[in-house]
Amino acid sequence: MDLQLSVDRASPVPLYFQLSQQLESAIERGKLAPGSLLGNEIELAGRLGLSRPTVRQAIQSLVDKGLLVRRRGIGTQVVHSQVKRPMELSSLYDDLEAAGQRPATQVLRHTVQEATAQVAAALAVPEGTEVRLVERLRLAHGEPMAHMRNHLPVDLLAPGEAELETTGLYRLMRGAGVTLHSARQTVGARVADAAEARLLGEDEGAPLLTMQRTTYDDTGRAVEYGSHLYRASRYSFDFQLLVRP
Amino acid sequence: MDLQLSVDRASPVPLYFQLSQQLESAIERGKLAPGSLLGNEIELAGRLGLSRPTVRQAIQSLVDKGLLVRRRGIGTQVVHSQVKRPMELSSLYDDLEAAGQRPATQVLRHTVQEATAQVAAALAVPEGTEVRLVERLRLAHGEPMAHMRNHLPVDLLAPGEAELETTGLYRLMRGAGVTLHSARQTVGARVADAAEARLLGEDEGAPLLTMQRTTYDDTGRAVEYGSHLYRASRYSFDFQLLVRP
DNA sequence: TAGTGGTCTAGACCACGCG
DNA sequence: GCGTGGTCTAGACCACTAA
Repeated sequence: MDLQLSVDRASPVPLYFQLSQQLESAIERGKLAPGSLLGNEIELAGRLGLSRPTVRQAIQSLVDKGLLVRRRGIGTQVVHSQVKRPMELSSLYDDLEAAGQRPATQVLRHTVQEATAQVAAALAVPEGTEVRLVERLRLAHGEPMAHMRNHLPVDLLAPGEAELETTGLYRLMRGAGVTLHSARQTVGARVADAAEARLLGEDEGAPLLTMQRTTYDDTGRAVEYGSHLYRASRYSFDFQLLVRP
Repeated sequence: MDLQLSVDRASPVPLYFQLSQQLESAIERGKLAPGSLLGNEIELAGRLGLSRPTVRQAIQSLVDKGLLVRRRGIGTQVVHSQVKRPMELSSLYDDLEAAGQRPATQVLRHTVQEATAQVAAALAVPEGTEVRLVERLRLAHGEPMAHMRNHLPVDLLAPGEAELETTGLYRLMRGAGVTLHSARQTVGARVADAAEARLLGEDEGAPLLTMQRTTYDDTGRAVEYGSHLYRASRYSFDFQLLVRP
């Protein structure tokens, strides 16, 4: 286990973070084989000139990510299974882009209107409050993938159509200084009616995945309510879960 | 903020855990209002006779759960939005039971057979290896909810039919000393064929939610591959996400 | 018994947000 | 400037596991 670990005390990057990044990259590159022991914390601390709590903090962050497992009396091991990524709060646009699908977006509607009861409840605003409505069609390789209807508070964001066609909604929010914190989602299924089928290029009766999602910022304010339809023939939700210890 | 916090040093429960539990229950009961500040860590430590790192550990665990937010220069606040629970690796049986649905299970098949290519790949065993197959129908209020097909290594578990009808698979695994660690899931949708419709009490062409899941223990071994069908008219996946900071 | 991680202490200095 | 959380140290004792 001759890993070349080192920390730079002149760097503004926290020491524990430098160490966890080096360990993570070593695991990803296979320098640290699955199942291999990491060596005990005290020795590691001494070798790097760090205190044990700092080393523990680095290791703990990787345990939280699911890359390492600690066992009392045994040691710290690299997990065997390939942990990919937990389900992220990413936009479909970013997902598709990351998958090299060259996404495109058509803005079908972009208006301000009064919140219906359902939308008002989801955003926790009074019924009738003005909310922004963005309705988009997401395409990949020129084929429709999803129909997305998003409601958001009017004062949060005022995106131009051009931005909406080239950037995911979450990225726009982050750019506007919104710190996303959590989201509540419901995933279900139903069959397409005639209008939905026409819009998505499916036949009537084709299976669709439905998702409703309310997203909150770190103050607990609801910043977005989305109600989306995905073509089940073209899309599925794929994600990793970590068991809470 | 006159919270009655106290720790018992004679208890075997770790001090940070005692504190985090008390804070969590105070938040749940509304004793700590959303948005309220928690008071600074040093003062809190002094009041409880704990060191600051111990108090930080307690607070950090609640930040990780999404119940608190820390801001430098501001303080630690209770999050406004109601964080329920992140998606857990729970069995449908436990989910239904928790929801007071009085679930029941019919074991349709319980055999050992040679792994097909798909199952072998999911469990990371050679094709043709013997694996246990459990096929069950899950009911709630006497109505079919889901059809579940699970494959697991033969040496992992040898459940009796009675156990399978009264206990979720994950609970059986935990009882057998298996430490679940992570799972990889795919959720999609399709329409029911004639046989599926008959089994689930739906019409042909009814929408179904599909889920494939591979579960790993903490050594990285695949301990279960499941391929499940849910009636979309009766079931949807409902869960909470936390944004990774 | 020896070695590991789990917990805990009593300090220290720094970076950031606000008035 | 002041108070907050963010990071870090150099120890200590305990609980669990394996040989």
